[in-house]
Amino acid sequence: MESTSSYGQFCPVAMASEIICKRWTTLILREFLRGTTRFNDLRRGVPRMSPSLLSKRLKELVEAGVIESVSGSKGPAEYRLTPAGEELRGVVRDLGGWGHRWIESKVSLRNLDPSLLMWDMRRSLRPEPLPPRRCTIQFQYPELPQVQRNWWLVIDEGNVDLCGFDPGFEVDLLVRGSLRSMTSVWMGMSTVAQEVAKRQLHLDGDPAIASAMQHWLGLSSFAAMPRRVA
Amino acid sequence: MESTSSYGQFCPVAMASEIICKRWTTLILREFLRGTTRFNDLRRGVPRMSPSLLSKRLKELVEAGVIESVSGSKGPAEYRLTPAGEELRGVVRDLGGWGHRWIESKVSLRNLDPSLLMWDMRRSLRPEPLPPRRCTIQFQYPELPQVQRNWWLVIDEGNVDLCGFDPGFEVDLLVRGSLRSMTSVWMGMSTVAQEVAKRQLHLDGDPAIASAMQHWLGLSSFAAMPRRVA
DNA sequence: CTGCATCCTCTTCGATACTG
DNA sequence: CAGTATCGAAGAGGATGCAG
Repeated sequence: MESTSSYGQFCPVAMASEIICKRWTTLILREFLRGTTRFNDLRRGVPRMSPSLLSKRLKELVEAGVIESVSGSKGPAEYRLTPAGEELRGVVRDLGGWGHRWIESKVSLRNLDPSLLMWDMRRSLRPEPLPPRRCTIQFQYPELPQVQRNWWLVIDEGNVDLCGFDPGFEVDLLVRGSLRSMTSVWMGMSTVAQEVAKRQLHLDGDPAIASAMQHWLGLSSFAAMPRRVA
Repeated sequence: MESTSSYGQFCPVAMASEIICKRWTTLILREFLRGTTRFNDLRRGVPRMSPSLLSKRLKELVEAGVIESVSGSKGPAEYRLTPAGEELRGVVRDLGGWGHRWIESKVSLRNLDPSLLMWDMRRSLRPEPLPPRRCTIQFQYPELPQVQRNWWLVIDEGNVDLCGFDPGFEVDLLVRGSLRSMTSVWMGMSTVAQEVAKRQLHLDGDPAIASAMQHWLGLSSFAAMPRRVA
């Protein structure tokens, strides 16, 4: 029977929760709502989730009609939100909005992750405030182990690339500081100017690019929302 | 480390999901949003949840700042939503709204439960369309075992009481039919008139009360929302 | 009765490794 | 690239106990 996994209630909140409110599922939905469609791209968004569990969750979401697997010419290679899944956008957005408003920064900032941050920054970076040429911006987190310490964003013709190794281009701006400071700026809990003033963030390089950083650095989509806690 | 229970992501969706998207938690929140404050009243709303797990979840929600326990100096402890918890109303409502729109009725109606249904009906019944005297309405589900078969709603001076035993008053209206039919009416998937016409529901007694049933029977708060699936 | 705590069993999850 | 397989650990459910 379905008795174990089911709440045994006809209430729509209970029925929806059986589908949505399982471990990892909201994060998978967040990735879909960002436009991710493929298994290993989803994995990049939920790196601590085991692939077997991701596979299982995808099957559950297909079964529930939230996503569908679009069989490429050879095998099921892509997943997409169904109209039902697309209608979860508001729920996931509001859930995140609540978290942004009410979860203390000291709690959120326990979960720092440079690759998630840099990947988010890559996706939301706005090239327009930058000079109309190729720009290379290096981010350095001195406190991190070697392999996570240096990152490069290369903006060229409106495209943004993220590298975890030196791409070899001349660096136009070096942003150096703690991952915590950089994350709090990206989350809208601080600003570039504040962190620079507190000497938590150091900008070296092209002054025009440095002074425009708050503008080309796309922030978290929740950053503009007023927070209610420290 | 907190690695086990945490997603390890600073994203607000992840942070909020750590608190909200655990088994049973959305249903507990639903009960709070309905105004329930005490342990055993919460239990009535989540009868299949073990009391020890409910106790654990309540502690987690207090810790997260979603509820607070108001220890009366003498009386039993009460729990109340904090302002943060109150701001989850939209999330829980929209989650239920999504479930109502997109989960097939054949799935929802697998989870019939007469005590949850009758308790919901008791809470949302509208006394105004009824005669201004004491009214007793009996609901009978012939297919259920004896102990769940008969229920009485007694409306008197604007108060509604639910009994699982015969209160002894003369019955003004007997509503007889399957729990499935009655539930689908309450969920807004059908109407009293439709079920009566299909002979799934039988009304015996005061014709005025019978013909007004669709009006005094408060429906699920989701019933008015258009559904997208069968 | 209310409001849990304990004990035990069973399911789910996470980490790692491996395959077509 | 897109998943399976395996196995120990953590979490959930059920029964029972117990203090106020």
